[in-house]
Amino acid sequence: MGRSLCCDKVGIKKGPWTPEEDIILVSYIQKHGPGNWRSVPTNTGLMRCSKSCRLRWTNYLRPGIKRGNFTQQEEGLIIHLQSMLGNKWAAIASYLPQRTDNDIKNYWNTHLKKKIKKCQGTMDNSCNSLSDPSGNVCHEFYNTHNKSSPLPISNMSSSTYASSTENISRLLEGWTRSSQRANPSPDQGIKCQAKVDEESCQLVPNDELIKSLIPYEDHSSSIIAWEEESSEATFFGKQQRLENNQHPPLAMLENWLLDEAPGQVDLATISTTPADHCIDGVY
DNA sequence: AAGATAGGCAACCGCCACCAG
DNA sequence: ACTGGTGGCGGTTGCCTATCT
Repeated sequence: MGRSLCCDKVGIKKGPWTPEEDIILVSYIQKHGPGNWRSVPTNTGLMRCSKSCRLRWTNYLRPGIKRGNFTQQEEGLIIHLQSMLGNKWAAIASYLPQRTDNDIKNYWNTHLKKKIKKCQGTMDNSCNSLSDPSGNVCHEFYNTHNKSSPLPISNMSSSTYASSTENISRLLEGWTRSSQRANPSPDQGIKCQAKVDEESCQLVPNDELIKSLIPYEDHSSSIIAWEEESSEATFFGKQQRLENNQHPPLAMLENWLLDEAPGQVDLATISTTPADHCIDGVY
């Protein structure tokens, strides 16, 4: 079977995106909503393949993306989720809606991996194996860093190009504000709702994991309520809600995970056996 | 000041799963 | 049941910037 070599076509541009290209892409998505990526290069005249357009949107241009330093909480969450899920960056990213899988993956590879390696040397006595055979981090490491020692977070300087995309972000902010006010035409609204939720934002966490993670008895009702609400939510309504941290499952998870409220189960007590976190056959 | 090196990150590649015909 | 198209995901690459010598 032939591979998808869309990016090898003659005339397809590669390399960094220019602000002009970003604006073209944003303008197009503003009009038509994300999705149907194949038609994007054709309709916009962008000399980029559909995959490249989709990646640019999901990893960089889509509203609500937080860039720059990862907080200690985010770091702890990533470490813990990685220990349970492995390198399932998309799954991990679903718990950090403001971060992209690419961002998390990069952060893991460039920062966290090193920290773990470093700590592995110093913690050998207390924690013989920081990583399991697949490279996942042991829970002792997570607990140590999440509870006590603040991991030094390096100052991640924004690149020059990032600064140019801040302009795009401002452009997008204006767009989202106006879009929230605007009453979209029926067909456009439906298209946007259906596409963005699944194809662009990756905002819906894996419920199975939430269920496995959250020891609340009533988590299912919360999730169901959230889903019911979500089914009616338009993209921008949902986006705004996310910007306001109104993401029930995530908020529940964060509250549980990061606040050490009495009566809540410590992460370390959650089973560390891979099978307990197996989701659809993957860990 | 200039070259060498290391680190960070955006973007690409290739594989896989899903779906419509 | 099979096939081709499409999108999603994880791994990797290569460019750019910062730091070092």
